[in-house]
Amino acid sequence: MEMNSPHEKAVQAIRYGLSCAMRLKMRIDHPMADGGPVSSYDLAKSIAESFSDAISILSAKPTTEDDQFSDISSRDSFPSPQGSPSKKRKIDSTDSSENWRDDSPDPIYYDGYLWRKYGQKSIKKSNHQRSYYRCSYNKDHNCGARKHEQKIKDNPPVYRTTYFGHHTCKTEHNLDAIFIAGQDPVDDLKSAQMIRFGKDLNQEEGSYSKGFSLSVKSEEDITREQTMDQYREITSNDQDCQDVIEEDLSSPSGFYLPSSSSGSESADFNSDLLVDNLDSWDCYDQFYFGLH
DNA sequence: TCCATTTGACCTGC
DNA sequence: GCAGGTCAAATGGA
Repeated sequence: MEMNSPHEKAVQAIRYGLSCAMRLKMRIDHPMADGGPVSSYDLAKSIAESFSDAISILSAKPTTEDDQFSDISSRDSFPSPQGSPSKKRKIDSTDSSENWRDDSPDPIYYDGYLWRKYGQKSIKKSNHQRSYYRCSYNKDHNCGARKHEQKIKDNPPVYRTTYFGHHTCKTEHNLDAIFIAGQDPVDDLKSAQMIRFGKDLNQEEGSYSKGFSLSVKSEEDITREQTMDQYREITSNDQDCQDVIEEDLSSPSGFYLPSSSSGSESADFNSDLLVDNLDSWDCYDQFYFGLH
C-alpha cells in the first residue's frame, strides 16, 4: 500500500519503532551478543522518534495528507518509486497499490511474518545487493506477500524493506515468530503476549491485549501524582511537570504535546525527553506493545 | 534427511 | 540489450 493515509503512516512509524524496540530488547536480554553496529542509544532514539511521529500523525488535525507526516522512508531522501515509476517488471496493480516501505537500522526486522529468501541481486545503481523474500506460507496458504530488502546507507546503516502484496496466510502462525529471537525461555509466555516498557509486567496482566499491534494510550488509573512523578523525572522541574499534567489531562489523546509546538517540534521534544532519560524506564510507562 | 539459503540462469518489461 | 525479478539446482547446517 502506498503510504498515503495518516493511519497507514502512523502504522509504519509504529512498526519501525517496534522493530527498534525488539532489537533493543534483544540487546538488553543478551548483552554479550553481537548487537550490530547500531548503538542502543540510536535504537532508543529511533523508538522515541517513531512513536512521536505516530503520535503527531494521529493527533494532528487533517490538512493535506502529505503535510501530516514526513514518511519514515523519506528521511533518507531516497527517491520515491512513485516519483520515478519503475520501468522494470510490472508489478500487479492491485499489489503495487498496497506497497509500503520501511527503513531499519539493521536487516533483522521482525515485522510479524515469516519470510523465505528466494533471491539476491546486485542492483546497478547501488553498491549493495537486494534480497528478495516471500512469505514462508506462500505455498501452504497461497500467500502472495513479498518483500525486498536492500541496504541504502552505510553510515549509519539503513536497510530499506519494501513490501508487496497482501498476506493471505493465517497471521497467528506468524505472530509467534516475532518474539522468537531474544525471547527468554523462562518468560516466553509473557513475551509472546506482550512487550512492555515500564513497570512490573505482572502488575496488570488483565490489561494485555492480543494481536500484533501497538496501542499508545494513557492509563485511566494512573493517578495524577504518579504521572507527576514520571514527568518530574524527565523534566526535573515541578512547574514543567504541572504544565505537563495539565496538558496531558486535557489532551484527547491522553498525551502531553506542548501546546506551543507544531507537530514536528513536538516530536523532537518528546524524543529528547525520552532519550535523555533512558535510565528511567518508567518514563515509557504509557507505551504498550500488545497482542490483541 | 530436511530445510533454508545461495547463486547462476532465465524471464520479463522497457 | 539492459536491468530488475524470479526460478531452481546446488550447497550447507541442524
